[in-house]
Amino acid sequence: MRKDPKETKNRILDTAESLFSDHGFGDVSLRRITQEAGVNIASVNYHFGSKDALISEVFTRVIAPINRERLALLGQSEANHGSAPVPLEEILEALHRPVVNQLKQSGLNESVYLKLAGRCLAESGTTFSDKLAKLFEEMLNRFMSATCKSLPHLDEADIFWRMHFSFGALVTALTDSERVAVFSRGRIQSPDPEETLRRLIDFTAAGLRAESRAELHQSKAAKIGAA
Amino acid sequence: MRKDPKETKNRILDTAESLFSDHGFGDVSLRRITQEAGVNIASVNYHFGSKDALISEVFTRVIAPINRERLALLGQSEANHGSAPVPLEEILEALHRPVVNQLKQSGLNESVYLKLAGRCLAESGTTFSDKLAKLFEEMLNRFMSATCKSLPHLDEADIFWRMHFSFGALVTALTDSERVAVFSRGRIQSPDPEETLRRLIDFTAAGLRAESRAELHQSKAAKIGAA
DNA sequence: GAAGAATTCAAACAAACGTTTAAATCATTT
DNA sequence: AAATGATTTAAACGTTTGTTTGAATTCTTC
Repeated sequence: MRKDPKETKNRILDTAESLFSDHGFGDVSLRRITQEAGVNIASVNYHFGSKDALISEVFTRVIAPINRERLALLGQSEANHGSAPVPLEEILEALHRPVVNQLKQSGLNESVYLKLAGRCLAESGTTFSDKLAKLFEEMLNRFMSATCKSLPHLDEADIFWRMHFSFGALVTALTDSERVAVFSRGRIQSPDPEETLRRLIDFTAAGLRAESRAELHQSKAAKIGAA
Repeated sequence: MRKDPKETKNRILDTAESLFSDHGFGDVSLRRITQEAGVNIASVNYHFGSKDALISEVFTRVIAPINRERLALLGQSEANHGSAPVPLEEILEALHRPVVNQLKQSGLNESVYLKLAGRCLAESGTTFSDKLAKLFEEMLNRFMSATCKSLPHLDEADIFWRMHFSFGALVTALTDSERVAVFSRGRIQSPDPEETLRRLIDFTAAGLRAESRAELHQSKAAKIGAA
């Protein structure tokens, strides 16, 4: 019944991506994937070797292009600005936009891709696979340096934390897109990725730019007392 | 071998909480829980009825007190300010601090509790159990209204989105506390919950207060100064 | 201390899991 | 058309899963 070479392999990948997107990596069985894809269960181990290898392949196919484009965009921005710091919004654009761009390139359903990417990014800390870990490490180092240069009045610790929160906001925006409907009591249904991106950049830029706690002495933040 | 009544039930709960905290709800088997707790496997179904009921109980015991205290703190702040809007930082304190407060009350290991709470909050959208859904709905409505009142120059859509991002930053700060170590290349190891809370409030407050995109067109570099 | 309820226990249950096997089928090359 | 290698297939593998059973044990009450 085979028509196209690699047809089976791609059907497995597509179905797996769709199911992983909705239920996570651990809670989807090979039997469900293969049944939904209309292929024999043994073909997973034939084409991928194991379930873990399939997950790893899905994971890599999603993450690698995102992180590659992140580095490319940041490098481009840095080149454009010579030795001057890259404006913060441009750094965040380089950090967040690749998710939307790779969505378009993936050909996948919008909600499927975004939730899948969110899950992958969320578990990127725990499930790094050699080269992916390298990609993440290089990406984080580069973005951290660029941000430090762009916000020289903040100490490194401030920036570490705020990039952490920014990353979290991105992941949540991707994985829990339904929650914005809950928050808005149904007034916002299926958000446009471009709007999400714009709002995310605005939010994280403001958060990163916040005055450090030392400068803030307007209200009763007098927890220090010594200085 | 029974000493104290409810001893077995509590040991199951404690061990389950600890394991769920590290591996999520789906990836921990009853056999592992009962073995680690030193009790017979049948006691789970005897005391709780099923694995799902056990998960539900853990879930409720973590979330319910947090949301209850959130509502209490916000109500207290609203009472203190009469008909005037509650300052944003106070709203965010009411939203975020209960996690830290309930950590202290839980008696659990710090990292265990925070990661567990993060997992529960993250899955709160999907796994709501009747009364928990009510608690969430009331909580979200109240915080949304208070924030709208406190930031009257923003439209509701802005606030929906920014509260969404703030919630995501909280969840990530709880679940991926190791990532801040990655971000900082090991310079920050095990963050103090109070420091995390303070930084989270500062970050989300700035993000919520950000100028709306319409205003950003005119004033772009007018953010410095502060002396 | 005996009676009765509550709890623990070892053992087994059916179902689902990832994986493997060997024969059958397909596509391609000779 | 025969042969070869690649792929698909049905069936079974051994584990592990959540759950149930009925007898043994412990605790409470009289």
